[in-house]
Amino acid sequence: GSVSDMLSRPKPWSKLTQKGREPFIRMQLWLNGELGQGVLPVQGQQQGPVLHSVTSLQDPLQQGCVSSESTPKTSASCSPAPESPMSSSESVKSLTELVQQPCPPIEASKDGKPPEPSDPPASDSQPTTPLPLSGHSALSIQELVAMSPELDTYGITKRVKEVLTDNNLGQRLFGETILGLTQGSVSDLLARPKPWHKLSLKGREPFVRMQLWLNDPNNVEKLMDMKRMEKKAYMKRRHSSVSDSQPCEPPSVGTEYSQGASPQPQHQLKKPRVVLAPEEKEALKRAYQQKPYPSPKTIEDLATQLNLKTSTVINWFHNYRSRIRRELFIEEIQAGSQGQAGASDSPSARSGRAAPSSEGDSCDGVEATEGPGSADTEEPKSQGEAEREEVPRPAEQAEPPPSGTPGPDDARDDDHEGGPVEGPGPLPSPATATAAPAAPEDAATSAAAAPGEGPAARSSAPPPSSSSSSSSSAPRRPSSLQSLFGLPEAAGARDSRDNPLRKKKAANLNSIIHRLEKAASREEPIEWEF
DNA sequence: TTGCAGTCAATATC
DNA sequence: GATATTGACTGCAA
Repeated sequence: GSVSDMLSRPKPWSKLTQKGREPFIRMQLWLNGELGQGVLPVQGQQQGPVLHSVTSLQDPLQQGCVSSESTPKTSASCSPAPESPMSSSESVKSLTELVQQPCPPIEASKDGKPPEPSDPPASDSQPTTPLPLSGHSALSIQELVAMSPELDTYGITKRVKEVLTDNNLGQRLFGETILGLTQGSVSDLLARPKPWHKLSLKGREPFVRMQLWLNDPNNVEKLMDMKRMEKKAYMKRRHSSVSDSQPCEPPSVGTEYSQGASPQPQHQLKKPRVVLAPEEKEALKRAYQQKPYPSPKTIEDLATQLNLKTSTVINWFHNYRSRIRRELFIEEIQAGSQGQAGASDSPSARSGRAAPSSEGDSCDGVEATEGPGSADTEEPKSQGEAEREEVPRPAEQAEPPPSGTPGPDDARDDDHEGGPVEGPGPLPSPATATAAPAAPEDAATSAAAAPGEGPAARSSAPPPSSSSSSSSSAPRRPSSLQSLFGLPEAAGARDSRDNPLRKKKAANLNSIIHRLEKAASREEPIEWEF
């Protein structure tokens, strides 16, 4: 049905979301590959926004060795990775060829005069244009991601941040150009990278891109060029718009699109962003502390009490849980290796999951709710942590396939008597459980391993994804890939799990797990003390 | 249905 | 102006 719809009523490129473009890119690839028609017909593939991401890919891709994509072609120069899987190589090849074109003028699009929507027919497009790079890369990148050995997400982001700041390059530019993500996402990603093993394939993509970019010797220059070009385009636009007397409208997008639906009215359709008041957040946090997984009824109650939409409350809980979880990851990383960046990700690293602290706040911020925090924080930031620690994180336990309906449910609010909000006033922080381990296994592992620390201990943990203890047993010819990704660092620095703090946290974690388990079996008042 | 991962994009903050 | 935060959305899996 989708296909039919797509074939009969294709939307113009510019109207498609990244995801929506994928099918077209695939079709194009299919056409190119199988039929050998290299027409780029996909409706104006180079529409405005896209370009960004598009280009982005290009860069890295074009690099000879940097990306696997190039591998097939440039094998000579780079590490043609013996691995280059044939399969992909083919498509990749065509992709690269397409991509290879001289850097497409992103600016063009940016200039505001985006190539017309669906049009620039193939002819011209052929070579000149930026193909669905985004898609392209997306495809090949996916292959890369799939084959990629474990990467040190923390280390990568750290380096990226360094490079960006050192060269005065912005997140927006980097994100749009290299990662195909928006500024906010980039910021989030750089600030709170999740460990590799916790990422889905999709989630790993940005890290692979970053790694490729880091490996690209010309990465900075390219970005700088982009920056310059953007500036130029901006100035141009500015001038023209000024002269046109056109009150500047959102530059590119939308304009020529009138064809489709309503061009402007959209603004009005936008619904205002909901901004929760501090008190509301507090109330929600309190409710969360009591029941991280509130029942629908509780949610309703909360919504009415706070005068919010239930969907808002639901979203808040989702976001909060997920953000807290993420906080945990970084905490773990940082705590575990204060300087030894990188340690984190490796599966082994996760053992570190010991840091039950965290959270809380990142999510909503720093506002420290009271928070007698936990005692275990010895770190300076403890203050913040303290607060975080109070956040119960049953979620974690449930995290992975919470076997059954695990964790959450236990914590779940079945009965939720006494509305959430009214809960224990400013919840003196039940000191609740802090962040529990992300995954049972993790927990277990970490619990077990962390204390022990030694590699041995780590190995014992049969982490799901641990598949590759990075270096050594990377499943798929890591060797070449390693060179491809510059793996050294990737796997690099980890170690030091013998950090006293870590131990402490690990112990703490054990205790938490134990209590949670207990609580799960029998209704136990939520009164934690860690 | 529910929870989550990954993102976007509007705001806030720096 | 750049970066950080965060409510909402999409897609997927169980």
